[in-house]
Amino acid sequence: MAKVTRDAEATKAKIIQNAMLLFAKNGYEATTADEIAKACSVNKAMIFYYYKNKAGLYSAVMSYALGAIHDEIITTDKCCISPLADLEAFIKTYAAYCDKNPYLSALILRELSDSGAHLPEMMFASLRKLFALFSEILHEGEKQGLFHDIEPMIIYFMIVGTVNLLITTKPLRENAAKMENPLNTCSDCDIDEISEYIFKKVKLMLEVKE
Amino acid sequence: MAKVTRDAEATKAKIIQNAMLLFAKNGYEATTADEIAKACSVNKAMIFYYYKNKAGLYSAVMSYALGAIHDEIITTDKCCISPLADLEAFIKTYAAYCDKNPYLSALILRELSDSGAHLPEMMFASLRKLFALFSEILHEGEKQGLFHDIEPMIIYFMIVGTVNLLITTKPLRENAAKMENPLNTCSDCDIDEISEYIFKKVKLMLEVKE
Amino acid sequence: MAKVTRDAEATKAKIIQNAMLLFAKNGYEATTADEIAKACSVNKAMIFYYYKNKAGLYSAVMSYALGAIHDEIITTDKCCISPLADLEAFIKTYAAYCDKNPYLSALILRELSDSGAHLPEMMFASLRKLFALFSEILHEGEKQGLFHDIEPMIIYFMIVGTVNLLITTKPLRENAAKMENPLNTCSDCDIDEISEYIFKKVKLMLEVKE
Amino acid sequence: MAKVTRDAEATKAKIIQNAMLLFAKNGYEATTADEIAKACSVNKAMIFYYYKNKAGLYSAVMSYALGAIHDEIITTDKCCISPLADLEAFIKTYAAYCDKNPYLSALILRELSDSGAHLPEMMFASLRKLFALFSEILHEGEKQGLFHDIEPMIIYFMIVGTVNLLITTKPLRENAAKMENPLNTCSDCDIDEISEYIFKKVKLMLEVKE
DNA sequence: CATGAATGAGAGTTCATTCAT
DNA sequence: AATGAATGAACTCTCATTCAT
Repeated sequence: MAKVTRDAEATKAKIIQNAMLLFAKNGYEATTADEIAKACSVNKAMIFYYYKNKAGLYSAVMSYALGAIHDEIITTDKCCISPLADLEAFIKTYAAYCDKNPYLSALILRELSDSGAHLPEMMFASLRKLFALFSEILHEGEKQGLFHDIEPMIIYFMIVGTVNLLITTKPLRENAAKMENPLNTCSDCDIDEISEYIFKKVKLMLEVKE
Repeated sequence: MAKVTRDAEATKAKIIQNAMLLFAKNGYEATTADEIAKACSVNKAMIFYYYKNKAGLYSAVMSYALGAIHDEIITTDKCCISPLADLEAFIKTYAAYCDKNPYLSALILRELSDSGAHLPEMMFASLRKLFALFSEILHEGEKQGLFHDIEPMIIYFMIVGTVNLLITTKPLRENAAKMENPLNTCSDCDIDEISEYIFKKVKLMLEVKE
Repeated sequence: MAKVTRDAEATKAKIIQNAMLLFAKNGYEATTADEIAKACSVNKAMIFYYYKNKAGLYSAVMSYALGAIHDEIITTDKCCISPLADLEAFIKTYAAYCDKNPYLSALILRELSDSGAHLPEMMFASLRKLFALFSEILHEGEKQGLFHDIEPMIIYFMIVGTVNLLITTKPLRENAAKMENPLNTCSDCDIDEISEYIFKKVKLMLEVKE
Repeated sequence: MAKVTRDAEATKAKIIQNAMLLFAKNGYEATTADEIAKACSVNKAMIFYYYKNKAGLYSAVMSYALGAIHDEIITTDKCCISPLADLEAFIKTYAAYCDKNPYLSALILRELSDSGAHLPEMMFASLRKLFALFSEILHEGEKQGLFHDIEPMIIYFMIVGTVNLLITTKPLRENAAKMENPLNTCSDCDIDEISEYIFKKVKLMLEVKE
């Protein structure tokens, strides 16, 4: 069984990583195979060798990225302590993860504003599982009489949409802060403040007041 | 074939309209000049005749679209009745306008997830003016002791981000509803329900409870 | 007969002048109708109205330019005084004229290096008449026993080719003079020195030494 | 169709050769990438693959062509025998080389009538080296008291300009010979006669008569 | 006579993808 | 597994030319 050459795996991983970065930065169409190949010092043909075509690579990138976030949330969530604690964990884990992987937010937003033109089943399923998890938390809260008047899809977007937008617009907001007559664009809010703030507000929205 | 109009304004308008639609549907890079030209039965060269290049056209489209929404909100807002009424008007006008012009949400989201890579001062200024208006409403409410703990940028995204996402993901959510084990994706919520719901929730987030 | 509007003539003349300049500077292909129109503040369609097409304009430009030089030489030449005086007059008039109309040299050289791809009969005839005149001078000198061993075509190019090249390369030679280790490129020779020098040398080439 | 070679050097060479020919025949602007590609049975994209863009190809063509002539003259010149012999060698080698490579004269003339608008240091340097060589011969002749009243730039153009013009106008002169009332345009002078004649005349121009 | 709108045919360039080695 | 050469189908943009007014 001798020396296993894991070059193949290494190459595939390099491609995924660099492609993810570039897709996030420039979008699907504006990212070229040449560019990706150069970024990872890999021959362009390898991209097609491993991922068949550009769409295949994109799909691999997305399912990698989304798979990761789903796992992170599942494992981090101290599931089932209480709906409120679960909610808090969801928000904070999601925010922290996106903040650490800043390409992710751009990828997700872009995909959603495309109505998933590029995205294949698998990735759609990932997005769906995440929402299912969230939905479950809200329904459990409602069942326990803690939350009321929930509309999971809307609440979900109020959370993840906002987090994603705050992350992708960070440079934009920082520039805006440097202009004259600056508005307060929360340009130096850090991610913990943001997720804390969002959690607090969502709690107000949902909790039954006695 | 393709009757010749020889009316500059009409031609320019046709180009803008069709380009807007296509840019919204497919994004900047994936939209081709040929496609736009065919969509408006105009010679491709006219695009360059009037807008110099693709970026120029995009820029014209964006400033048209954003200019329109800003005007709509300014004129519709029954400004200054009360912060709460203003807030309600803002949310509902914004949502209704985006719903009637469905390309708009996609354009805005895409631009935001790009950090405005594609474009220019004018359009940035438009986005900014809209936020400034919103920000002013919240501050006024705070001054009057009605609202508390406001972070305008975050609240703003919770509203417009959510509206935009719900609009762009409508087809996606409808498809999801047809699957087995469907989740409730609010797939047949209409825009008035949505904006009413958002308003109600935002009110809960902001209002000082006595 | 009232006020005669000579606008037509004025417009045509403006077009010729500006076209000549641009053709000389950039060559036939690299000069566009738009450019010419803008340069003379005339509507682009007028170019085609008056000259039918680009080739027609070029042809008009060339026959204007070459017609002028031919006339200039004919009328200036104190014809038939003596072959040597005629030769001197030819060289100096040609050089002075090209120097005053700097576009001309470029036009001629370009046309010659194209083997007259663009040039129509008329202009070919003009070039030919000029050469015929020159040829006649040499033959007359030979008949009178003043010149020997003449090969008119070669001598002709030694004169007009050299003058034209010195004129068109002036900027090039001036730049070369500013480099380190400059060569003497005759970069500040004026046209009178040049034509005097050429005449002197041609005389040495042709005159029968007693 | 068009057998695939997959030999980079061969492909690059084919492109250069055919491009040289076409640039010489039609000029820079009038030569299209399609035309070049077809001429060498190579995919059009290869031009850009190897030479980045049209200007890059042109530049490569010129430096190839000029490099070659310079080398030819350097190696052929039985340098330093005597200024007169060197001069003769220069003229004859130059003429013979241009005659064998007929595209070269057109390229050079065109470039000179453009004042080198199209191109770059490297090629400019090549032209310059050739002139430097020539200049050196004349100065050496002057130092040895053999030549007098030299103006190298002018003499240089009298030689190379004339040779180039005679070569490029060959078809033109042949046509002229077929007309009625033909002039003697040296239309069947061969290159050896021409260079011999030029050498003889230049000698008369330069030599100190005892 | 003059204008600006409109057109169609390309030109240069890019890019995903495949092939031969 | 990996490379660099090769391809073909676009794509953006330009330009001579014509048409309607």
